[in-house]
Amino acid sequence: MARRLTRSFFARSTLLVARELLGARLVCRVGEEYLVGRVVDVEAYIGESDSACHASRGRTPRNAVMYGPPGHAYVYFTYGMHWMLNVVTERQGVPAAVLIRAIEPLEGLDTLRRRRGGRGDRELTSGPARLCQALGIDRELNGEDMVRGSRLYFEASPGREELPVATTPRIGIDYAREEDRKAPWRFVVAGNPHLSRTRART
DNA sequence: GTAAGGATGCGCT
DNA sequence: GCGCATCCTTACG
Repeated sequence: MARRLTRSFFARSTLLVARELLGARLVCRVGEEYLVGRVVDVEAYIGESDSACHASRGRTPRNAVMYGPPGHAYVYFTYGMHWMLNVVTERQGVPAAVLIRAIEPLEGLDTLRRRRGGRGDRELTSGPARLCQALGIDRELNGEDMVRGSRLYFEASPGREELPVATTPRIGIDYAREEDRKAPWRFVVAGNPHLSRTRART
């Protein structure tokens, strides 16, 4: 039985949590079925001083989960059609989270393919909205405790230390301040074929 | 009450 | 590479 990631894992620096989430197994249980993928692409969003973070304009009903205890899922809706999955980091009261941008499918491929309309295996979960669609994640899981809960959680994976990690600026945050747009707070497993698409940015 | 815009994906060119 | 879909959240009146 794989080791679950603990509360203390998430209650640390968001950059450290983001980097160390690479390689972990993301598990989503749907009834008897387990949908599993390896985390290969994440981004850190850190506090009210980060102009790209949803908490940059203070606490609202939408971002309230980020102000709560670490290890909970922050799931939000955007662009009129897309859900995004984050996991809350830092100590309670510090609004920060890691956005899960892409996973490499490991288990439950049939279900993932069905949910994604029969697309190719590299398009099942290679994007923050794609993986939510494939795993069936929506507002129902907002606030879910990913440390104690049984529907959505992370498992440690051996060999993480050997993964080739690359950093880049975060994606899709053109509205943020220049220093925040430039911050290398996206972490990816270099060369992995299941990374999310990186769009041009300045 | 209402308007503006978004941590994206997809289809078409 | 570009434009649009689509609706929730927020800010403001």
